[in-house]
Amino acid sequence: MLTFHIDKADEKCNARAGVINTDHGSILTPIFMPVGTLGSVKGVHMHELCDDIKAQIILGNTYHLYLRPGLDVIHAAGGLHKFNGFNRPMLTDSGGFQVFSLSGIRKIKPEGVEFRSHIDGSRHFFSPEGVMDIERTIGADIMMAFDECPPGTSDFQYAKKSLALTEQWLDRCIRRFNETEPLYGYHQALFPIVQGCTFRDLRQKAAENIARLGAEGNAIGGLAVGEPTDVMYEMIEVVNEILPKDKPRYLMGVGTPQNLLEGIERGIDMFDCVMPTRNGRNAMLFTRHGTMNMKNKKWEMDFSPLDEEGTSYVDTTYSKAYLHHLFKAQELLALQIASIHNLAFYLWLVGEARQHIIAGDFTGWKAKMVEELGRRI
RNA sequence: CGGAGUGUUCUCCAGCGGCAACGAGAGCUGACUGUAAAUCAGCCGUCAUUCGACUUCGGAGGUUCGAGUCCUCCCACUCCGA
Repeated sequence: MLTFHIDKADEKCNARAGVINTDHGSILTPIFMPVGTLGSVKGVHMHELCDDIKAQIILGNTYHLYLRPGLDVIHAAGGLHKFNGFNRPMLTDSGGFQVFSLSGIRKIKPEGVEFRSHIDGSRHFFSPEGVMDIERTIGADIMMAFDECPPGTSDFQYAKKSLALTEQWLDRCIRRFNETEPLYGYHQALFPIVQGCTFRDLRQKAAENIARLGAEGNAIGGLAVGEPTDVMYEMIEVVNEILPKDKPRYLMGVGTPQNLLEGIERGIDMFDCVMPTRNGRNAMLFTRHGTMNMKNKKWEMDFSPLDEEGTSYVDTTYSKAYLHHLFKAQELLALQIASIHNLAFYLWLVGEARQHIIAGDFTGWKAKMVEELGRRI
């Protein structure tokens, strides 16, 4: 069983501090989940991920792992935990986001989605049933339903049609999920995903349908995909009004540090995003006082620590000038340092949020933080 | 001393009568939200927000409506031969 316990609910807003229990251990919420698409958080060793960054749960991706290394390898390894050596909880995305991000090389049909592999162009068909089977084989503690993630700019007509499809697929996911057993002896949960683009009534209807299912956790998808940020916040509010309060809520693919705090305030418990790792590899560092572009010339002679207040060993071991140099010289270490710093920062941020919820002063702290976080250093 | 060749905007390199001058690199800046991303985009002689104006291709002359491109001389470097 996956269980969720709320330690403390904020009195002024919908934020809550809780614990998710899985067979691979507990997760303190609110939590940020580093993305490890191919079973690896890019550029980060497991000991850094666990001991320094203190990641409590990471993601893998169904579509990518299915293409490479392939299910036979993962099955032979005994599941993804055994394969990559991460002994804590994991979550797999279903490939629903690839329906969005690979829009040029896929075709959506009622039965499922036909993908052209981005690696070799070969054809692959993803059905809700097939995705459940793949996620069973990968063996993550939390499996995501297969959905369509439409662009944030979709019109009502398309959004409605897309939602109907996602809901049909959800029924099929649940059926298959219930017909199958975990392959490796520990429990797997299935999280359904609320879609509905930027339309309140669609989101409401979707959330109501999902609330009735009594899933072990629920997700909100289809946000931060091109719609304005305030619309995203509005949709989170609409949906969280309806989703069960006693189950974890996962906002998929979001986001910036400010997004996390705004989401937490609105009752989100789980986040994932490629931003800390991808932007880190592109030389962007997140700090509690704003973002820095480490490729900028202004760091050339700045020998102060990367982040005086950072929690990672990289923050005090390396200087800004040194990281700037590593980026300019295209040293691999630059990508690693930036990824570690950013992930440690994200985990620190949600940890702080949790502490402030428990202390009862979340809203004031959050307002100050959001202002600081938006700066550019 | 004789012969052959080369000198282009930070670097390398293209250019063979219409050129502010191809391409690459470097440099500067920006973007990135369930990872087709160690990626992508813009700028990169000076001035102007735009039209555009101005100054450039080792140096000095010349031919031409027009010269980085053709001619003459000079300078520098490279290679070959004594």
